[in-house]
Amino acid sequence: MPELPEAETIVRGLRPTIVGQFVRRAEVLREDILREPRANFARKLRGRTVTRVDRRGKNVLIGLDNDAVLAVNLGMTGRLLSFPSAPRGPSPAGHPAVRFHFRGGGVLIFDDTRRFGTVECLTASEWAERSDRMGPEPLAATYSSRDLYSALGTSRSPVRSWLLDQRRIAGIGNIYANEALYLAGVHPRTQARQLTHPEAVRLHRSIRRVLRNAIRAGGTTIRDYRTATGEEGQYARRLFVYGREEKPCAKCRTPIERIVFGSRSAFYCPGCQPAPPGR
DNA sequence: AGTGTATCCTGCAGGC
DNA sequence: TGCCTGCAGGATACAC
Repeated sequence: MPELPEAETIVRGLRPTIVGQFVRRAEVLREDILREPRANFARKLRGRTVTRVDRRGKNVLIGLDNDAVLAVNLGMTGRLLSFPSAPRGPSPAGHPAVRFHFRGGGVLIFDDTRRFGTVECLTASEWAERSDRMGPEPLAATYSSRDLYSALGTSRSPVRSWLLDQRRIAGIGNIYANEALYLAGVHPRTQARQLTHPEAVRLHRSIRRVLRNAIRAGGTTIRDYRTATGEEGQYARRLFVYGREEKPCAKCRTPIERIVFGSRSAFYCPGCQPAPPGR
C-alpha cells in the first residue's frame, strides 16, 4: 500500500483542506469498504465537523467534533482525494467507494480500485484499543535503536517479515522494509534475533532515513498511489532494490536478486547484504 | 511461534 | 488482436 510515507503525505495534504469542514453527507458507493451497514456509517458522519487529520502507522485518521475517529486504511490501491468544490465532468476517481460532501461544496473521495482498503467510524475508545495493538511509530522522537534491538528480541522470524508486522513496528510495508534492509546491509532473511547490536543500530537509522526521505519526496508511486491533490510521489526513482531484480546494485554493481518468502517478494543485493549464517 | 496458503478485488504486463 | 498467467504498496484467517 501506501505505507507510512504515503499516508503521511496524504495527511499533510488533507489537513489544510478539510479541518473545520462540516459533513453534510457521507455517500457510500461500495459498502464492502465499511465494516458496518452504510446507513449506520452515514448516520454517524452526518452533521459532524472535522477537527484534525493525523496518522498512525499506515492509517489516516480524521478526527470529528464528538471525538469519533474516521480511520482509513488505504489497502493496496486506496486514495483519499480532496476537492475544494464538487468535481465536474468525468470523475477524477476511477473507483470511488465513499464520497464525503462538505457544506460549501468541498468533496473528499475515498477511491480504491481493489477495495482492500477500509473506512471505519470508531469511537475514541475503540480507536485507542486498536492503536494499542500496534507497534511503536518509527519516526517518533523517543523511538531509539535500543527499542528496536530489544523488540527484535528472540524472534525467529526473518527480519523482513518482522518489519511488516504492524504489531511490532507501525507503518512499514514491503517497499521500505526492503530499502531499509539494503541500506543497513542486512539480508532480508536474517532471523530477527540474529541481528547484532551494531546491525540493529544501522537498521534503526536506515528505517528512519528511508521513511523521512520518502516523505520528503511525497511517497512512492508505483502505479496507483496519489497524494491528496492527485499528484504522484517521487520516491520511486530513488529506490535501491525494490522492484529492481537483475539491475546492478548502486554500490557494488552486483545484480539485485528477488526471493519469495512469507508470500511476498524480497529484493536485496547479494554483495552488500550477505546471507545470514547457517543457511 | 513459525511458515505456507488462501482470501478479499482489479488491472496490467508479458508470453504465445 | 486476444487469451492466459503471474504479479501487485495490505491484512487476516487457517492448517500444519
